[in-house]
Amino acid sequence: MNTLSEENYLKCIYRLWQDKDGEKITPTAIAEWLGNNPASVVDMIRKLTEKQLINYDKKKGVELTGQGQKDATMIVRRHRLWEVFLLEKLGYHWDEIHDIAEDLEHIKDATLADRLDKFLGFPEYDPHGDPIPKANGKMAKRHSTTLADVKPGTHCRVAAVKDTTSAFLQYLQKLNINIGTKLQLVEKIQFDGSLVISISGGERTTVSQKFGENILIDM
Amino acid sequence: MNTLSEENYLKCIYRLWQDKDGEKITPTAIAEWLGNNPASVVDMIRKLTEKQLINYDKKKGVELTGQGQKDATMIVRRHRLWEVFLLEKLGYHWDEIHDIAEDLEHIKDATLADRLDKFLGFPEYDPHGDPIPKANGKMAKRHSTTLADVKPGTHCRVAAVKDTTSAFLQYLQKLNINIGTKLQLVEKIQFDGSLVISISGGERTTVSQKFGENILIDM
DNA sequence: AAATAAAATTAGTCTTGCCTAATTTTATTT
DNA sequence: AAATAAAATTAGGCAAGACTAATTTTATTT
Repeated sequence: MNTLSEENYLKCIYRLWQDKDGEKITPTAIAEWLGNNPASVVDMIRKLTEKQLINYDKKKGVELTGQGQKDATMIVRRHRLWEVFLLEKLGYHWDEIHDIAEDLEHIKDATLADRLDKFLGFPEYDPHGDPIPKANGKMAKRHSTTLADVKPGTHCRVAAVKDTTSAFLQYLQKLNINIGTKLQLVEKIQFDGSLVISISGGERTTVSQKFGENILIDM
Repeated sequence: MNTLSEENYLKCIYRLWQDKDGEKITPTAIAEWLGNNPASVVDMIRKLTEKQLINYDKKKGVELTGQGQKDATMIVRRHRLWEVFLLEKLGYHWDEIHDIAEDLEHIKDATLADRLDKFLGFPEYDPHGDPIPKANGKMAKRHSTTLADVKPGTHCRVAAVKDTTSAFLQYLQKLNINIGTKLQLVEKIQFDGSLVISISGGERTTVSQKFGENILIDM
């Protein structure tokens, strides 16, 4: 069984692995993501390597082993299931659930996740549009195209959000954007990558490139 | 905000305070309840005293301050609400919920307990028959008469259980005893305090004194 | 290739919360 | 009251997981 801290590292590595496909995962990247000191990360890399949950090679960076992947996937499963619970059953808003799920995900019990899954009706996606791993570890594919990737003129649908901080989610709320909202990318501003978009076929708004990179879309 | 460990001590002190009314709460008693070393308890007593959550006096033993009581009550509230959730919503059995709630109770969020309370329909009692503190800290009175306290011949109803270990709860299950089950105390054996009881008006069974002391009853 | 910058690592420290062993204080017997 | 037992406390340590500061390794410039 893994400690709280170990679980957080595993989840972080899993996250970085999914996000930056191809790029190697360095101690510094982990340190930045977790807000820890690189020296601490090196300690934990040693520990997780001893536990055979990761492999570390200077050339390849950090990689999850089979077991590490399994463990990380189950943490993500728990996190996303709890998010659904908090939103659908307890009436929390979009932007409030992440931090609470961050705590709930660490509660380990042989059948808890599966019972919760059943109770919630086996949801496929969490409230941020991320796929929920099944009990066997399988999950629907993540959306990978961002609003910033498409050509001007493209019509699309918000499938998920990358960033789940409340700052971002509250901003989306203000713009009336949710999972499923229809968007059109009207124009890309050369100068700084800003995007002019039309929300639900209506009003035009300009958003930053960073904004666009955090909206995952279906076409 | 209190740490996990601090919360466990507070809950323990609260528990001992409710249980052994009158008797003072000693470091040794706390150590035994938590399975810790008395030396560790002394450390924590110092810490909680500094945080003004308890007072400690050799004569009076350990006592919760006003704030300490509030904090402890809220931990108990969360624990008992989660127990209801686990049993009613996730379909766990009586004897499986305590340990999981032990983890869930430490999750802190300004509105989580209140939302859960509402979601569950504001239950008055948890699955072990213990009253659930309300948001304002008030709660129904605990049952205090045990099966071992009454005179032979008495008819009563199981109102709650004191011991919540699965060993005890599984034993009750085997005897077909639940909250609400009608019992009659038929006879007390002088020799060792054993109790002859009739369960639901039916079969006679002999149980130990310790058993009787852990069954709280209504008459 | 040498110089510089960045990243990784080592060494040593700190806090929390636990421990054991030794000692002191308090209670209980005789 | 003295002897003994039990409880409380102090002192010193340990592991986890973080930190800072110093050093070494690797990458990037010039």
